[in-house]
Amino acid sequence: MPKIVDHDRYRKELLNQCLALFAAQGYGSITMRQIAQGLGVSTGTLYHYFPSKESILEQLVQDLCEQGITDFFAQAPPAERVGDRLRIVIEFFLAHYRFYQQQLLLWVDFHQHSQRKGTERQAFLQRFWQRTHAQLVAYLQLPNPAHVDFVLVFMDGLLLQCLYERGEAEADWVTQQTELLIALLDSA
Amino acid sequence: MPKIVDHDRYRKELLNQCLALFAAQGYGSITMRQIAQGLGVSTGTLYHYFPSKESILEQLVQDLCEQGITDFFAQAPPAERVGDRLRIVIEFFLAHYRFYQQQLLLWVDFHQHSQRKGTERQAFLQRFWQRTHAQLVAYLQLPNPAHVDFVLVFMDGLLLQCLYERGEAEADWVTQQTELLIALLDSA
DNA sequence: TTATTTATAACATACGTTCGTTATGCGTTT
DNA sequence: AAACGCATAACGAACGTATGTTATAAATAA
Repeated sequence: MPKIVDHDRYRKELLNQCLALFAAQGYGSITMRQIAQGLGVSTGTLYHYFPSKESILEQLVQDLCEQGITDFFAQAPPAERVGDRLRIVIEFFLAHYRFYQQQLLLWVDFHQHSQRKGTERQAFLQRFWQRTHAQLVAYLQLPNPAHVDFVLVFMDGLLLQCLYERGEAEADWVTQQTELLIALLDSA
Repeated sequence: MPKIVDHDRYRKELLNQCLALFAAQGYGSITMRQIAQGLGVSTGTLYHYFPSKESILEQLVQDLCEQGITDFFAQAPPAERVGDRLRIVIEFFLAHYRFYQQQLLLWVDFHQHSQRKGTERQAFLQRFWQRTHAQLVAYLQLPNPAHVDFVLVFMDGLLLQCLYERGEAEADWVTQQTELLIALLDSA
């Protein structure tokens, strides 16, 4: 009967590709035609898989929230010393730097979008952060759970600062700052 | 001859009001009609003061960069102890919290906008950060200048985390995190 | 065939921008 | 002083285009 296409699987593939597109242009500035072109399909195909532009954004956010940081814990080795565990987390974070930067930009878009629509609560975004926080608390085993928030704040700030185009010295600067964080938290 | 209106002065007033509008909706999502309505003028008047939508964004960014943090140093009292100076900076930052949050959102928009246009016109943004950094180094007199970057990263991360809707406990959480920062830097 | 995927063109609307017009107030002329 | 001219300020309708979306038909595989 139909073509051999796993509808749901292909939809998720397209979703993942949308992240980079949204992050590069912003939700409001990008057009459906540009999205379709970026995905290598036509607008008709795009609308075959997604009912609207708005739906792409919402599905993408939901997808990222569900995925969460499970792929980190899927391969996170345990470590005895606190500083080592902290380093493992940050190494993983740095290894997926561009991804988290894109995710940050998407959340800014989503924040503005949901604020505009008046649809107040984005329950799963809040749940996402609670879950992330709880999982990191369990893994890191820091003496003070507030330190976990501090690490998350640091990571977000790092992503943001690097948007402001630090140029060639960016990599060195990032390692310098992360070492500083580890040193500060380790001595405390 | 004309009506009694200081053209340049009025334009800057409009610019300042635009910050909140851009931050709430995003540059790509907001329309000139919405901007005009938000400013309480007609679209014709809006175009009398700004040649294009793009120009509003660019003038706004440039204006904010020029202003910089001079209004902080205009009233920043000196303090002997390092922790006190750090506290003064952060108190000022928290007092103007919403403003810096809006500025953050604007910079995200500007980043995407200039990346889209391909033109690397982020020169003054880079200069802005260098200037900010240098001024803060001079004021704070921290033993390690890298700590100043660390403070800036922390502030950006704080702004970002609070976009993700922390709800009622936000204020307490912010003070907790800032106290943590001060404690960590003071003991180092 | 038949059901599903894809592509193209068409549609209604919303967008950024322009235009013609009117209102306003100071300088000039009488 | 009064009347006029003139340049700015303000407005809102109108314009051309681009947008999100839909309709339609070809292509594909069972």
